[in-house]
Amino acid sequence: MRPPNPGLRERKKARTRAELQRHALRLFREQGFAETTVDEIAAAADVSRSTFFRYFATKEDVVLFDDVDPLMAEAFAELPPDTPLLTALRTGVTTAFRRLPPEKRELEEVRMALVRSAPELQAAARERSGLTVTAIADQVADTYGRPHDDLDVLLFAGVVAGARLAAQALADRSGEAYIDVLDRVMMRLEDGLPLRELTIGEGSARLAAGIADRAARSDDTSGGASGGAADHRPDAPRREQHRM
Amino acid sequence: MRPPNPGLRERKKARTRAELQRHALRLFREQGFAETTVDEIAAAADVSRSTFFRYFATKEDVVLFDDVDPLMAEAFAELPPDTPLLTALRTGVTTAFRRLPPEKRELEEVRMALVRSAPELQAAARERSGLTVTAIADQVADTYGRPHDDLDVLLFAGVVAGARLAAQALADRSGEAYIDVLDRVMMRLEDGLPLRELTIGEGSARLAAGIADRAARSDDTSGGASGGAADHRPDAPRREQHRM
DNA sequence: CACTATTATGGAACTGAGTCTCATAAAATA
DNA sequence: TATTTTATGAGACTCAGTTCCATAATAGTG
Repeated sequence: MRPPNPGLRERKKARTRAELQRHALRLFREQGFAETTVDEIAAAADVSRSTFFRYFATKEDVVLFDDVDPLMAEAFAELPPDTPLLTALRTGVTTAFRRLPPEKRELEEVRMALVRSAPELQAAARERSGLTVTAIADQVADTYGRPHDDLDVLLFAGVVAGARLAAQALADRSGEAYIDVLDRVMMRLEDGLPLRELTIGEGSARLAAGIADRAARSDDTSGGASGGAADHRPDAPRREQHRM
Repeated sequence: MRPPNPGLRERKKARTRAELQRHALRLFREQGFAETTVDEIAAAADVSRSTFFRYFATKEDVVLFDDVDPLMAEAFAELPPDTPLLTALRTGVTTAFRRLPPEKRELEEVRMALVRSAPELQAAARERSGLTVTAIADQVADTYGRPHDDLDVLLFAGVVAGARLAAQALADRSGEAYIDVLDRVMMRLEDGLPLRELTIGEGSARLAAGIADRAARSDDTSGGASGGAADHRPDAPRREQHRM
């Protein structure tokens, strides 16, 4: 970007930032994300709390950075023009990832494991992922001259985002590296939608029951406003424990 | 559920809960979610702060309840056994929604508009939605006797979740009711993946540039702790303003 | 080198969400 | 009416995040 003139000041800042990140990552892994306070991180890096927040807007931000996307643009530009969009998105990501220098790649794995371990991080990651539905959709729409509220474009973007979510979940469950899983998932997607042949069939009752079940567990169900009767249980609420 | 014995105590609790919800929703709409404090809500409902947190674990929880899912299970069970899964999921939701009593339906619209307006709420809603990727996947896997880490199952779930995200984004942009948009989006999905014919073609350069651009602005996954040079800008950070 | 303008830093005070504990008041039960 | 159960209010506490200000370090200039 602007490599000339590192300058003492700049070097110092880079060092401070790196130190903060290093200690934060270490502490998070040692004690967990929620269990580590910003003060601890600042103390470990030997700066003040204020300084921490000057470098990172939130505690989550220390973990959320991205070395992959810039490389992706590059990988993208190298593909032949007749590459289908879906294929391009797949190879773009994986190629970019494979081109990461080994240390960064390793760090990336650590980072992703950490994100998976803390729900606050997962949420934050989703939220600021540059490749959420609207971001993908806007890019595609702009590129192909379609309106920003084009159903196909939005759905395409949604499906891609969904595939990423699926890959994350699968990586989590199978223990494989995310990047490999993502590759497989996207390849599968290029073949078309999975499970199209399934009908509710026998499963109907079980599915219905299962859904009702999970629905009951997940939220409240009150009617809320006016006179609604509801289920109340003062003293029950207390936020569900976050699994580590 | 357990309708017998409303009892004075129970009635009081239901009333308190409803009052809290009513005032919270009102205040959120009047001044915005972030701009309303829990103290204000408690004061408006004429209870203590402590009491608020006895009824709702978080500020978000006041808004996040769901009247639709229970009805969905019902709608589901009525479908013929040869209904494709995707179709079932679509009609299940829309039928359930249409069966809501009018006041609840209206409330549901208000609620959804509110959720769309505050990113904290969006995040919380996604997080506790009983129908996230893993929830859908588990249900499908259990029903059809597939392993919980089956790629097709996870991808299917991801695509469904993605379609919902797309519907939300589209509803947001077009101003239409979410439920109608969702119906259209799911129908489109039943026809197969959209935009499969698109290739990067001419767009290659523009797409690549656009991605690099957006990547620079946001991020997701990545590495860069140790020695990584990064961009530093003490005094720049300050959390990005939440658009209302 | 000295002087001045920038800019990073630390400190302190503040807000707001969420937790915890304890004493009290109100409803249920007998 | 007496006793037990349970909802409530009050206060103190933790932690993230913000704002302001005084100070120290660096950059730039004559």
